[in-house]
Amino acid sequence: MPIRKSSPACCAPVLKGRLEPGRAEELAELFRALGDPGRLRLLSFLASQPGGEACVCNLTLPLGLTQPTVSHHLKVLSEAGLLERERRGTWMYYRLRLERLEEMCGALVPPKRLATAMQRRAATANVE
Amino acid sequence: MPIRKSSPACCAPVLKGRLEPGRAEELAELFRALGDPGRLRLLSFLASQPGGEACVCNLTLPLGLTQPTVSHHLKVLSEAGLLERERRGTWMYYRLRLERLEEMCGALVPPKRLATAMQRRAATANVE
DNA sequence: CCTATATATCGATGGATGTCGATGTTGCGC
DNA sequence: GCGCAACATCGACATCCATCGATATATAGG
Repeated sequence: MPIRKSSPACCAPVLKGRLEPGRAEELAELFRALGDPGRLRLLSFLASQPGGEACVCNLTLPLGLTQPTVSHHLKVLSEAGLLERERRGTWMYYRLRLERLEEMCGALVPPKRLATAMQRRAATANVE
Repeated sequence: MPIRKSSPACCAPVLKGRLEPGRAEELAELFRALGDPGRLRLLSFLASQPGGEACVCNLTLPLGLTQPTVSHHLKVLSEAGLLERERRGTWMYYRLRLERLEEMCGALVPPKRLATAMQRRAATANVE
């Protein structure tokens, strides 16, 4: 049961959010892809390689995970658009997509308006 | 069973990753906190409010979730350090912690070295 | 073609997680 | 202190997900 509507206002009314459900679901999938320690280590591993790329056979041992598990994580990261694949003979290379990471970063940066407003709020709070 | 060690090298040997398991687990928890559409909408909602804050009673209705669920999400976000709580009478206010969001952003920014290396790689690949 | 290597997929399983109704806790006003 | 309103916590349930062994697919070499 929702909260009573007749309660007195406790802050400015929230009319509508910025993030509609569809876009929220997309973004959540992106962040969920980074919500696993194994996948984060995969990314950091790729970042430490020249060209930001490596083939699967070099990723299983240092992670301490089996090959199917690593393959699964690589798939998740690829489907999130964070990696791209390329065949070279028998080996499959995975490479970081830096643009995509920057895109995620952009989703986390607050608008300047908000940042300054919160700074001002904190300052006045200190004075009181 | 791990991959044979006697296979021929297919790329530069990967000696060690940058992200040790402990830190990876911490970061993963942070990103996992953003890996839910409801929580993302909560954050975006708070960001749209003056001062980047709101009380719980203004968050349940627009999200379409029950009060216990919203409370759960707020707890997850708080424990990840993304929100801070403050009591004001009967109401509990939650406020964005922008520093923390910027910290996450920093974890996604690739070192300049890598960025330029990958750009160079892409350029030469186009020439071939 | 046949074999071996590299990688992907499948099926199963245990554990984490989102959601809710019910209930507990805290603060306010009378 | 009583009752109410706001919020947190609990218990249950369904679903998702990480992980693995087993197996399938693809590529290279002979």
